[in-house]
Amino acid sequence: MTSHASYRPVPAHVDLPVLEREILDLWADQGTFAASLDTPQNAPRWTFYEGPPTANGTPGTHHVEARVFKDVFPRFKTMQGYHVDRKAGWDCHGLPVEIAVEKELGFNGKPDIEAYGIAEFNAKCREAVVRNVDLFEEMTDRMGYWVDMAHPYRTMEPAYVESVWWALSTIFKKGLLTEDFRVAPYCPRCGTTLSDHELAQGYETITDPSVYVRFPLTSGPLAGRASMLVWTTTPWTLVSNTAVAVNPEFTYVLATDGTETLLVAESLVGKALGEGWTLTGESFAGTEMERWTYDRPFSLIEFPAPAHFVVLADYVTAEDGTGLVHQSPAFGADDMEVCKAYDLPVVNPIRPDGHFEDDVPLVGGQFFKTADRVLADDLAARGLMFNELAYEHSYPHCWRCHTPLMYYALPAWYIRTTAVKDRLLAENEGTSWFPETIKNGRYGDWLHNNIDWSLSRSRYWGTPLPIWRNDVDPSQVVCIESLAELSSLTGRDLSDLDPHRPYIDEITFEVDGQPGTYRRVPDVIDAWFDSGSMPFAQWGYPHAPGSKEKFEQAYPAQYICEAIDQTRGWFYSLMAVGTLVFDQSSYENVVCLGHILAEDGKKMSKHLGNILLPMPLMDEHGADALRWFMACSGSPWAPRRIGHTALSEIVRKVLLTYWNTTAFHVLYAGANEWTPADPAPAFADRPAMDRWILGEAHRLTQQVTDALEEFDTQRAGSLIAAYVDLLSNWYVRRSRRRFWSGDASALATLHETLHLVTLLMAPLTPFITERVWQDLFAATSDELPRSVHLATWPVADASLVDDDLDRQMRLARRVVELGRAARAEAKAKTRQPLRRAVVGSQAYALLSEELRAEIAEELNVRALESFETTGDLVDHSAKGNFRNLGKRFGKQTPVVAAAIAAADAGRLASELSGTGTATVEVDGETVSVGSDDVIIAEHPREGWSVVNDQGETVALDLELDDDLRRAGFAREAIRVIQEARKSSGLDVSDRITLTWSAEGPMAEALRAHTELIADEVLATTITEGAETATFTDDDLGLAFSLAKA
RNA sequence: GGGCGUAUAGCUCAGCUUGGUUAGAGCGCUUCCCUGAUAAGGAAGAGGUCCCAGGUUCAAGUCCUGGUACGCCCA
Repeated sequence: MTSHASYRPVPAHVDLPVLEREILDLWADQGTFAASLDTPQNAPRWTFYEGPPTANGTPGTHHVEARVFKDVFPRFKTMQGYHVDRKAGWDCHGLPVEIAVEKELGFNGKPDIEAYGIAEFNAKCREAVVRNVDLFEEMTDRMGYWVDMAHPYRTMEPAYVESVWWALSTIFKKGLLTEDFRVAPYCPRCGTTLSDHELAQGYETITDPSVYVRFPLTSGPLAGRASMLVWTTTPWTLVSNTAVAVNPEFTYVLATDGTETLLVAESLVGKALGEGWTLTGESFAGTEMERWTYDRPFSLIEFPAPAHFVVLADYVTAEDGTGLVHQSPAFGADDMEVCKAYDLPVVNPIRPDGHFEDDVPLVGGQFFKTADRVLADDLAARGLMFNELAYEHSYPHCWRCHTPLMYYALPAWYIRTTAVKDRLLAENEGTSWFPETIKNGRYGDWLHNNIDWSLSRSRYWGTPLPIWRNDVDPSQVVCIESLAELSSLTGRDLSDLDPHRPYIDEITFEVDGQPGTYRRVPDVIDAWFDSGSMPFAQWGYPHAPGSKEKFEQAYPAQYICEAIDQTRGWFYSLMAVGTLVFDQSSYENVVCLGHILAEDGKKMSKHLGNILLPMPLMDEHGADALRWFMACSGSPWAPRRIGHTALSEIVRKVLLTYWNTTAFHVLYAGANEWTPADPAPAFADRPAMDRWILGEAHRLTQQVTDALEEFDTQRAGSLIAAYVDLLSNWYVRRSRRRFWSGDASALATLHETLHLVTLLMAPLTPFITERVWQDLFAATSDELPRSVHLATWPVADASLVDDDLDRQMRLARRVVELGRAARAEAKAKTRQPLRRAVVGSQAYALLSEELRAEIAEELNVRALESFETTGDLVDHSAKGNFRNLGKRFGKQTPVVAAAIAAADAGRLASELSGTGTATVEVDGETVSVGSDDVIIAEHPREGWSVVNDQGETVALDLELDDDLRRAGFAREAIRVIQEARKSSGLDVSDRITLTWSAEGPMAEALRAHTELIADEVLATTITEGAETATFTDDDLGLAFSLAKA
């Protein structure tokens, strides 16, 4: 049953933030979000994965960006009838959390943590995570991001951890989880290695001492009479110098300054030595130098085996330095490889905390970076320093604590992602990236350069590596996949064990028939593996009851979205884990956003004081405005600046224009007691204006749908904004009189139009559209859903889209634009009616009678005519249409165009309008041209106000007679009376009585047009001769008073 | 050092895929107009070496090559 209820009142003025709070309450009361998930059993699924924010620190405006996109498309797809699960998630583990807690407790490194107690420390980490989640939830709710925060996945939950274990054990069984001793970037403060993608985030430009050091040769042909010149930017590694590498392909030469002789690579002589050096003429191939011995620069530590000779290595380059490269295998991946090949010892005088062992002379106990200075000074004092320069370069730092990293040899667990590199590339090939360039650019490059995933972390707050090792036979290793498996191995029920350190560390077991006890490898894993596991771990797959079904119907995801910094973060870990475990990437479409910058174009930072926090922004401008900005202002793929100006413009231009159109509609529907249930004329029977605006609404529906299917919110937004502008400032403006009179066609048309627009805007601006839905649609129909977000996405009716009518309407608007310009040019006020406006004959012919009337009324002229009927008033001009001519004439184009311009335009015009073709002379030849090749403009000759532009011309007849003048006065009078009505606080439908007094032409005008005026100002009586005028207009010589009738 | 992106009005940005006549919008500024919904709307004006240099083409903001600046990423 359809009710005949009328609209709820819609105030013209609205406080959007207040409106939004009310809508939030409405959604909470009605359980709207839950209802949107209550789809039919057979509803197709559209899967979205929430990339978990690190629940560390407070949410910033940049968090709103991705969360807008994570909301818009699920809402859109839900309206299209899909079931879209949206499970919130929180990334709980990892170094960021540990660092924050350390800071809070005033700690400075791992010893402090161990003294405090791992159990207590991890409890603090858990607390910190829970605390920060609250702030994110508040922001998420306020911005209208519908995601299930009541049942989030949290990477620290036991079920989640067990899922991650299962994935790791799957990878282990494939032989892809292995331990290796490798040189890896290592943070001495945090006491852990960093993965490649963490490393990527911490490069900083710093200045290091760059030293050129003499290494005196002690064997070979140059023994005792020359030194090798060796360059390094890490003097601290010279303490453990083990060898010097030369490139076997290079030639090395001797150079002298008269006092000493140095050996360097031929191509680097000038760069390394500078002025004043001459070659002795002796040279050596790199291969000849193998195993020459030398005096090492420092004799501070013992070497357990012979060392300190020249080795050969292909990786030595001639770009920097001297072509002779110092080797210290504990501190360089290349060094390690080369030295291993020569069976050289790996000597490491530095403790895991980054300090030299206490018993090392000179630098004992010093931090490795600090030691640079002492060591350089010592080299200089002993005459070994050839040159020292400040060297500015980009050096990796810990991305959290900014400590310079060491490359450090440590045992570590790796996932051999290089073994599945081809699969990753193939999966990426099948993935749609938005923008497309990321796929084979930034991300594709990254995959091509894939290296093994350094997984283990010597830390505390993370998913424990589920590997137990036999303490008697370390080659015996077990990787468990669940607490259940651990229970069966230990023979104890461990199902309630907190699978975190230190509790898990205490679990040991023995295996029958094997000596020794299995103890857990103490590492935790990279938190990126946690987040990359969310497609299955969010359901506790495969252990939790029901998780298999949930997982299988939601893998892979159709859609994920994060900012561009996640290319090497979550986008990678998600694809890598999916491919490693299931041999299939976990997402099909990925939207990759640019970063949000402050209004000054810089990153927001406390330091610069340019931070805009999301909650205050939404309290001031509203969440809809912020959402619109994120989705529709500028390109989401590019970095964008956000500021108050941009947001208030969105409010004024888009949101309030839409709002006011609905308020207008409700006002006159109410005034005329119209309801949507009233019978509406058939579409074909409606005026052109109505058929046009409704047809364009259907065109908009198609275009917005297409744009959103391509994840192009910017295009959707600009289409909607343009339509809303046309609706308000052309359709409603031109149709006002019909609304005043309660015209059923106009009211039905605007109702239907607003219905479409409201649906189309709903995913982008869910609050204001919900308010409108409640007041205009839910209130008037029992058949419609109780929320716009439960409504069905509209399907465009192509049969209502009329291209020809749209072309006419564009032309009409164009003519009006030129007509207004002509009025301004002539200083002829719009209120003064004119006899006629004249347009080009072509334009006139294209316009229907209805549209000519619209134009005449809008321009306040009595008639619209064509130059054809104004006879010899008109001159013509002609010019070539290059776009067409170019296709036909190629190189001859400019000549033909010149010939057209030079021809008699009047003749061309008549030939073209007669036969459709005309001829011009080009280089003595006659060339035939058609209407499309020539642009003809018409110009009136005298006494007219004329504007012509781009081939269109509008002229106004400025001659006035008494009748026109009186009509002008009458309209002036109407205008001031309307203003008086408004300032008296009258309602638009209130009737009035009017008394007036005036003299001369104004009095004549009022007498002549009494009926018109009464009609316009809703006067029941008009009396001449006001004794006590409440309103006077001296310019018009008019005094009047009015009273509510 | 390498990769990617960006560069158009005082500001924020479209346009570049598919070359075409006088390069657009909004904000801001000046003047005027319109208003029976509007916090709105309209017209005109001022404001542009479309980053630079070559090239292709009848024709380049648009395509190609090289460079500069800035940003992000990598080493």
